[in-house]
Amino acid sequence: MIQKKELPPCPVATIIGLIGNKWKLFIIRDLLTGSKRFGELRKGIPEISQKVLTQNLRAMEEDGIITRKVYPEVPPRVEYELSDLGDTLRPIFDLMRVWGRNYQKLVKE
Amino acid sequence: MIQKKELPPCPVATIIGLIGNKWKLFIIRDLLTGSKRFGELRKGIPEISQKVLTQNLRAMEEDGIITRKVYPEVPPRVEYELSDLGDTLRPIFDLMRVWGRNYQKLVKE
DNA sequence: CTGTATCCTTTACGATACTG
DNA sequence: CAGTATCGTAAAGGATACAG
Repeated sequence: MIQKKELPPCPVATIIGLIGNKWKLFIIRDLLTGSKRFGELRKGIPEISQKVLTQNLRAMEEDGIITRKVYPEVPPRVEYELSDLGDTLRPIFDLMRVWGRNYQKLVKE
Repeated sequence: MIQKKELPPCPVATIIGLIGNKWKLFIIRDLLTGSKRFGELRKGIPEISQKVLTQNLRAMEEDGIITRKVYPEVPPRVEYELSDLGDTLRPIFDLMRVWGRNYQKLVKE
């Protein structure tokens, strides 16, 4: 029992455990267009608080979905970016985007 | 202002609003293999309580993702099923399943 | 069996103050 | 700027009892 985490046997449960909450989904959405600073992420997800954004970024870093790069400047700059692994989520989000557009058309009718 | 719902302009935000929580994702996962009774869904998602399962099923029915069919028998039987719209989520879950399997392989190494 | 209603607990979240 | 720490609130969720 020296595993990093208890992994559910079901692959869908696995991905839900990693990105199955709306904040992480929003964060990934925004990072798919390139690396972002902390403040940029806040702007892109206005409803999220600083604390919750930090929490989710830390968890995603821990899980290997994103990387965090600190530039030792004054004032400090921190860039968040999808890891190679995180970037493999792109096709899923492409499908979600298409689906979302379709749904929007449906309800507008 | 006679819309069914306020729709976020971003398609990804739209789909997150509809299925962006783990319970709904689990429910869809289970319904992708065919219609299920209430009790079957509970068995498939052991961590969910009756109350929360009901809440999410009602919301998903409202959003047109699933259908609910009551058979007037004794004891009563209720079948939940993906709607045509809900079934169009299938490709997304196919990708998620593949991704989850890959992640499982990664962390086992 | 498939719920609803109620109460209670736990968790998520927000607001504020403060720091390197 | 990008956090951390603390505290208070709101929302989510669980347990139980009960009904059609």
